[in-house]
Amino acid sequence: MTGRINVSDFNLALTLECGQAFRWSRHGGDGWFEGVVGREIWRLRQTGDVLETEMEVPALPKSTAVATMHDPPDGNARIRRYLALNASLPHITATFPAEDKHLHAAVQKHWGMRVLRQEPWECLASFIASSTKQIVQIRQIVAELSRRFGEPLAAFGRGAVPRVRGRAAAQPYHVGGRDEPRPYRFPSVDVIARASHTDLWNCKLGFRAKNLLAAARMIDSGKVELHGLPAMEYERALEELLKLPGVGEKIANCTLLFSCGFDQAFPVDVWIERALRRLYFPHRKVTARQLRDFAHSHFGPYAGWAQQYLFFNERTAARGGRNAAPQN
DNA sequence: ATCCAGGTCGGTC
DNA sequence: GACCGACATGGA
Repeated sequence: MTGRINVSDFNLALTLECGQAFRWSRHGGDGWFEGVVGREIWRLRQTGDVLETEMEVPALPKSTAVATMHDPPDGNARIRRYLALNASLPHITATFPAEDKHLHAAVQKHWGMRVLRQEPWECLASFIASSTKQIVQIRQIVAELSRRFGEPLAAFGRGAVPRVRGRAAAQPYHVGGRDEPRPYRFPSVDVIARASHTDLWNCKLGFRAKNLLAAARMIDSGKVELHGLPAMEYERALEELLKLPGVGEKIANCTLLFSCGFDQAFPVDVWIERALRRLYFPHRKVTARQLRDFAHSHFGPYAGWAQQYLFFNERTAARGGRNAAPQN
């Protein structure tokens, strides 16, 4: 399934590589990105204001009649929703405080970056795995979890030569090797809930393994209901996520922002804390709590978007490179 | 080698 | 409340 989407005020590479999702990679070298969303493999390429799309959608077995309840929206609609293309970036940035030149500089510098709408469980699990890990390691953990526990996606069957746009791929995957990387679905809640602590540990989770396992069990047993979160009030949804072991305010807010549509959620990690202290409280002593209160009152209803611009800005600045993309 | 990473938790004072 | 160390692992 292929398609084209007209886009504006959008930068695909920035959006996929600014640190909010961990399963996208450049594919080939001709501008294509490939990722797994749900049980589908998506390939995306932006040329100016046109977004080219390719989706590999596995056919559902006839026996599973679950999907007949309602037809899923068409492919491009799912992509638009995932990439938040229906939101107006000029409208969003216009809600930022006009006098905040630090923020507006970051917005201008990284114009087109959008906050994704990911699947809640994958997002939550990824950020449970993220604590005191570099982004490159989070990607490794998520890949390993998917490889060990996730359903293999059929498009690149065992032994099949993967193809890139109709021709044989040079080496996007290590075909033939025993550990041939190929797309796997991110493992579902019940699979993780039934996994052994040791098997999770072996995915390089370290001390995070017990948290992921316990969180999956709580969700699987219905003690926490992820699908209900988007319909809740923000404070209530936050409270719900904080019930999960290993989930504090930072991880909870990442989940609410990146997967539940709470544009005001403002995750405070070491990078954003550095940025806030440097830009808004130079040479002043402020607690982490004060920083959080400031963020929620200062940035407005799209504070989470502001956070993502400041976060990425801080990371790229730290690399000392003008356009240097973060490598970790 | 040493420091630090998209943190959280349970102890202290 | 604020502060602190433990918790594992590996990249830079």
